[in-house]
Amino acid sequence: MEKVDTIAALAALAQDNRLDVFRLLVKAGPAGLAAGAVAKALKLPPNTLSFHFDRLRQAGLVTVRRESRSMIYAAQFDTMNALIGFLTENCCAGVAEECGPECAAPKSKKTRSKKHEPA
Amino acid sequence: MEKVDTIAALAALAQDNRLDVFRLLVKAGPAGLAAGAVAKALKLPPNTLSFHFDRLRQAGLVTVRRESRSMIYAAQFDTMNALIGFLTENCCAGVAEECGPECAAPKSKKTRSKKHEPA
DNA sequence: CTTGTATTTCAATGATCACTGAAATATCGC
DNA sequence: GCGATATTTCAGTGATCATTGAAATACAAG
Repeated sequence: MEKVDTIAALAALAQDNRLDVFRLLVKAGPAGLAAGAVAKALKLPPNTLSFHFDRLRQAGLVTVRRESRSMIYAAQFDTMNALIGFLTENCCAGVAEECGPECAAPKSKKTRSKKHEPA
Repeated sequence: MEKVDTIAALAALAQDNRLDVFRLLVKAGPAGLAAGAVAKALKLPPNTLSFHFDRLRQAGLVTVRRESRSMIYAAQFDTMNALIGFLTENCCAGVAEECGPECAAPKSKKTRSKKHEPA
């Protein structure tokens, strides 16, 4: 994941309602949830929710598909993993010893998701 | 880590210059770097940098200490670990099977840093 | 105590943000 | 097509953001 994408994802999640939306979608799993279902669960007006969905989608954190009258939003787990991977690398890069035990010395050898940028 | 702190940390990192600053401090390790050194490395005017340091500090991502004329900023690895822990939980909570291999099935049993909120 | 260095504080500015109400679009059942 | 449901788009508003230049503060050296 490149820096610009990381910033987009961070900004998308750095907002109360959007973080709630994303957490709800994560709990819902790949099947996703209809926009209306999210609106009802979080008590958000549909236009406000639409605005936030758009931000999450632009950050690549969710996908949409139409299902008759409903728009089904689902969390994009790949992006979230890439984000966590980037942060983990930026937390420990070069100073693994000084970092917390979590990212400093993983039980297995592989640091974390290695499917992103070589840097 | 609570939701409000997570949002603060995410917002602090969701900005080009601040992400650069934090990455630089992570690379510098617990010894930290003088504000001037960061300013020179990233070519940022001192007042702008001071503004960003303040945001990072309010988010608990860095600490400051005075060393004669210089202010030494250092990354707060604990907070970063807590953030990654929160995101990991929110990525996988309840749907570990659907998530990426990284956070879905850690080699060891402990999910990640368990020093945060019980939820 | 004055000069110089390191950094912060203050005020102002343009940009982006989150939200709202109203209107538009898409789909379904009749 | 018509009415109802589900969601988005649009225009406007106050709030917050990132940046800048100028002034202030903190410390050290002579």
